[in-house]
Amino acid sequence: MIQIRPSQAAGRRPAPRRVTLRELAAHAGVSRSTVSLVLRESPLVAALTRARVRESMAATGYVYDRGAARLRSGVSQAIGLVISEITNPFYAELTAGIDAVLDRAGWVAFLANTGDRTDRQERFLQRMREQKADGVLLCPASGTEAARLGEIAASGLPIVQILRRTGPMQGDYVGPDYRIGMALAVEHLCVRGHVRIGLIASDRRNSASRERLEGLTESLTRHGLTPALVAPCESSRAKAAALAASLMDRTDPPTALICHNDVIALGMLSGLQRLGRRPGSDVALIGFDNINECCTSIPALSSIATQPAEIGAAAADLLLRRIADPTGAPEQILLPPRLVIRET
Amino acid sequence: MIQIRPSQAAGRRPAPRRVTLRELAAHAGVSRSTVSLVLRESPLVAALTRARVRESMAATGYVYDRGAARLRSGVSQAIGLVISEITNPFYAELTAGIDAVLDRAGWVAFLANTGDRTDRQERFLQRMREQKADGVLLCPASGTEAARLGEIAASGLPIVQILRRTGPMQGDYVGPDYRIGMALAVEHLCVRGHVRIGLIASDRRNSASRERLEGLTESLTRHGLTPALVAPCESSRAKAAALAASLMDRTDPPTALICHNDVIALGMLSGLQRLGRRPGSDVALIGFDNINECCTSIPALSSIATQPAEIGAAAADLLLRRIADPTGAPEQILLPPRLVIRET
DNA sequence: CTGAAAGCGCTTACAG
DNA sequence: CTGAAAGCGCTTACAG
Repeated sequence: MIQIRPSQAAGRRPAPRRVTLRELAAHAGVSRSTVSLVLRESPLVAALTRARVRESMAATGYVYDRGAARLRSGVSQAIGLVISEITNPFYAELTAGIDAVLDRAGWVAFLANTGDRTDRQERFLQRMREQKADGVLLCPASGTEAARLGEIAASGLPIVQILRRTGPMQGDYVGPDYRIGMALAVEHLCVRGHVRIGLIASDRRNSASRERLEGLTESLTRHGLTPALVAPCESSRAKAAALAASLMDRTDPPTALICHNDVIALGMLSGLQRLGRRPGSDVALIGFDNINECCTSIPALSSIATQPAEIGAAAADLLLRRIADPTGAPEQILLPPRLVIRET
Repeated sequence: MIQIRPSQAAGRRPAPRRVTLRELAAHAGVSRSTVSLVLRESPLVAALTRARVRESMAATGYVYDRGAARLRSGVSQAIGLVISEITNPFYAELTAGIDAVLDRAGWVAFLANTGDRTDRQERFLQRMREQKADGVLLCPASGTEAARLGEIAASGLPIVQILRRTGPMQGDYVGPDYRIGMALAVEHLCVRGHVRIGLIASDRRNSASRERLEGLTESLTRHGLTPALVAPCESSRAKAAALAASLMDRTDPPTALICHNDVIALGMLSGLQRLGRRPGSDVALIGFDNINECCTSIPALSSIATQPAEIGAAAADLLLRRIADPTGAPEQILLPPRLVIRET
């Protein structure tokens, strides 16, 4: 008796019944085990047999069911990717870098855009466990508890943190070396004689914000300076532009501004110009990330390049290695940024 | 005898053995069927029984295996999302809109960034069939053959096309009404007396490019005009900026430019300024998409707003409806753009 | 190299 | 409402 599936019962043009491994084996005149070995590219199968099976696959239009395979073998060939704000071009570049590596390796990623909210992150991680992802690339939302990530990892879902890291920082992690980035910017500004250097910081509490501030402070200390100001700002062009006035109205305004990221820096660039200030001559301005737009803004924005695509690629590589060898020693990979001086 | 799984054999800290539905049933003192009904929120189960099962779920740390459920029920609660270029802020906004709807509905999406290449698209679609996604949101790469998409849909993978559509255009589709967008821009320019109106077009052949050009031509025709020029350009700020010179060097340069998208328009804005032209007074400039950056560029870029987040949300809604009812009549949803006049 | 059997963790009829 | 049995499409030992 033929099972009537829901899609067949309901469909106007019923989807053709799927060819299974059993039917494929019958078509090729071999056993299911043999077909399974061919599918997994085992060298145990005779070349002639392999060829015959491959012909049958093409002839019957067979499609491998990776979910069924996962149920038995435990490997889904899928991972989760959790990022905080995909509309920031930096994250988009990062995602493209990850996607390229996974595509080459034959893997596939579930995407979650958390908007930096822990509740969405938690829901998504739960779904990754239900879908049996083999691992997760996670940019932890601000406020994520290290203990919670520990629980999840202990339950058998490997996590590689990207860009941000929570807790004692001994797990797998890939990100830019924010401290070096800040040191490069401070060095550049100090050489040019700036002593009143301010930071337009993030308004979120996470390691990426913290490490930037610490890096800035340490570098300034080496030059006998302290930050002229630290102003938190939402990561939005409009908010940053609006912030410009209040900064420049001070009695003793900074002569140089380093911004948490380029989105903020570009907003600030625009805001300063609307006030009649010329970034690059009246006030030095340095962004963070070096997104594409830095090249074409007017004036062109100087920025600390963090190479998001490379970070994404390195993180994806690390996660695949970790899945293959869960016992390997955790790695913290910090990619060195470089300073790209343009007109500001 | 206890099965040793690979991860246990290999792991230093072995992942705790997963609680299965059978064990959960034993813990709660009911049958597996009953637990299954509770998991699927069936009303058939007595409230008291349901409560007991839920307590056991919490107590044992049970995690539902959606893949195993899919094998029997056919529903994976996962879809594929194929876009051409995630680093374009427009696609990022679109993705955020899709993600929000899926999150609310309890679904999850596999992401593919094709870079507008059909080979990557094909590989990804094949993986979606292997992973048994319930459907796909697809922005077809330039050059995608309608027949191929037809085959895939016929094999039982519902496809909702977004932003672009191939072939006879009778399948499910959600996108902006490019023609209306162009009409709004042309109307605006003609009222202001422009007669030499040019298009900086995409360099890719797809319906989104074609519909823009057709819309422009039709609108100009209604005003007794023809396009002053149609210049193809790669979707990159730098390429667009570089193109500016050759356009303005003409003997009879256009007085107004409409650009395929904002990335190109912003590059053009920059390129024109570097040449000493003032966008907005020397030459009118209108972008397409209305990405965030339009508000903060100097001068602020006028643009045709296509509301990517809303398109994404509508497309995700449509796909979920199509999965629930594969026999429903196909829908083509065109969202009306509006023109946002700023300084250019 | 190949084949028969068991099992991965669920859902689905079906009988009670 | 509940329980026993079969089955979704694979992989895994194991015997040959």
